[in-house]
Amino acid sequence: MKDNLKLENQLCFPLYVCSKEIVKKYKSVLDKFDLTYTQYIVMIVMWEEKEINVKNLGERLYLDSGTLTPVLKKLESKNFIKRTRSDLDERNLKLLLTEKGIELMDKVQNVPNEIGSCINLSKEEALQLYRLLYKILDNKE
Amino acid sequence: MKDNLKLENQLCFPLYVCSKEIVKKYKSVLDKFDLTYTQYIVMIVMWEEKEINVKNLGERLYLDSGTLTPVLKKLESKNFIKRTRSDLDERNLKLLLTEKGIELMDKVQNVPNEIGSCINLSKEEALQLYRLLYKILDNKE
DNA sequence: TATAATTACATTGTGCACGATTTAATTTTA
DNA sequence: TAAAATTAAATCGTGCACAATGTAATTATA
Repeated sequence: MKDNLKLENQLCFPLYVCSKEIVKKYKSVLDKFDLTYTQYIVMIVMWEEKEINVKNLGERLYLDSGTLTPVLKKLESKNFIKRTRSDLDERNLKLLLTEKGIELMDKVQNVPNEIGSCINLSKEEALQLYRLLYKILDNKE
Repeated sequence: MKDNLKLENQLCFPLYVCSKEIVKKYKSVLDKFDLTYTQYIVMIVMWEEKEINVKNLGERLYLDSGTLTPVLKKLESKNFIKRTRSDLDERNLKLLLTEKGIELMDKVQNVPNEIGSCINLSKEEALQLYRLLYKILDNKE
């Protein structure tokens, strides 16, 4: 058997496992805020933008409307965001933060630290990893 | 707003996106073999082991029986593996390669190259990434 | 050696993730 | 400007991923 098909020689596999393991860690940290990881990264973007539509949100998160529509409905049902059609172009769904959504930002301030503390990389290593990952992603745009 | 909640400052996010994007690439490559990514990594382990049970397979792939059971049934329905209870301990499900499963190994020989060619990292960078990812994972065992 | 604990796998329910298709609104073009 | 093309979301179907629970087999223990 050729080595290139061995599990230990796959680069994607540890990527896939790391991603899952860290999302799992997020789950344990985010549960108390009634947020899933996907809902959390949507909120991260919402805190940066006053207003955004599904398409632009999807471009930032690399997610399509098939994934986002139910997530956004969930976030609306929890009163973190409001969903309304744009007046100028009714195809666009305008996403807005609610008061509760804005308040949530303060509550989750410590989440990045909690996650960071369970990743045993030095600052330099984390930066190195960050750059390598974005090098792969930049190539895909 | 504090910087630590900005999307560009999250380390997990590019990890999560990279993982998804590469799995998506695998899909386009594996479709012609009637395999999903999860089924493929199961087969990768099967080609290394003559025989394995669900528990050990799950430990190698970081997957539990809730995920594996339906995947293994699918692989059996495609005649790539056989599932039988162990004689010594009937709790154990013995997984075995079929002839068709062994033949599949030759057919997918070029998959790693096809995937590798769409990741724009040098050999050194890929190795660096590999080591960083396993450093995170080793910490979690 | 009965019973309690453990183990391996299966099942159930929830939540993505995404390809494909649909629907409605808007824009382009013949 | 009416029809065609495009666009933005929504919907549908499939396949994980995993927590929690169930079940049957095996092992440990009182």
